Amino acid sequence: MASAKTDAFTQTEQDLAAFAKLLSHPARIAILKVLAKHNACICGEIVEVLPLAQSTVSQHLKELKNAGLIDGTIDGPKSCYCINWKAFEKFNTEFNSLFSTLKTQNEKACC
Amino acid sequence: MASAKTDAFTQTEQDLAAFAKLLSHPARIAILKVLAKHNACICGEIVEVLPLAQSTVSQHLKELKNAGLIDGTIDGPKSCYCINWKAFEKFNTEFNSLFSTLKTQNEKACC
DNA sequence: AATATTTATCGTATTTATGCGATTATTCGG
DNA sequence: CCGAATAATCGCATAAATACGATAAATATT
Repeated sequence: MASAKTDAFTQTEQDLAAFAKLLSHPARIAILKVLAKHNACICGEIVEVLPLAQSTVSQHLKELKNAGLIDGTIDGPKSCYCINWKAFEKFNTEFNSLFSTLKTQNEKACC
Repeated sequence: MASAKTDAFTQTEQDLAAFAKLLSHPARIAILKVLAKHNACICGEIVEVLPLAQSTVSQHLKELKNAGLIDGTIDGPKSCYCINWKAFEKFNTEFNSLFSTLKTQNEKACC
């Protein structure tokens, strides 16, 4: 029954929701911060910084990668991740757009 | 085992994640849009607009309200909801802050 | 008072998310 | 070639989210 009737909503709404879902876990926000800070690709460093098991971090990275928010390349036995700034900018813009849209009706009396 | 180790993360990270979670479902984004458009409080109108059952919509409204993103007052047999612009602005600011923070390290080479 | 309207809540079913240990796969160093 | 290191995947357990019908509660209408 919990089959998320996503089809009934706008594509933009679905995109925004998907992006928001990426940010809906502190670990993924923290991962993005680490990636942004070191900018250069990290891998096991993230595991050391975060209070999560390696497999769990890897899973979060996979989600971020599948959504296209980060890129990952293999570098020897290590894995290299970095933020996909193009995708990031796209989401950022869409978010700002949503916020702007909502705020256009601000300030009116209510209830 | 899936007990979300939120304690290990920053308060800001948790706040952002909680806000993002609110936006992580198309229905809630759609609800916010409706509230912003009509600005004045709505109630059953949302149910008519959305492809969801009344109980489901009510549940989403409850989540938004619990998080403080919307206010709700009882108006006779109806219920009045509207966006809490103060809370909204706070989250918007925090989001922009996160985006800015991440972007400060943009443009560098990677992988 | 009786009924209709509106919304919240409850109970339940199902899907998804989260987390970790164990294992596998890949690559580097010797 | 063998062991160490690194990361991905698998399997499983548990928690959270989503959805809806049914019911309850409150108020308006007649």
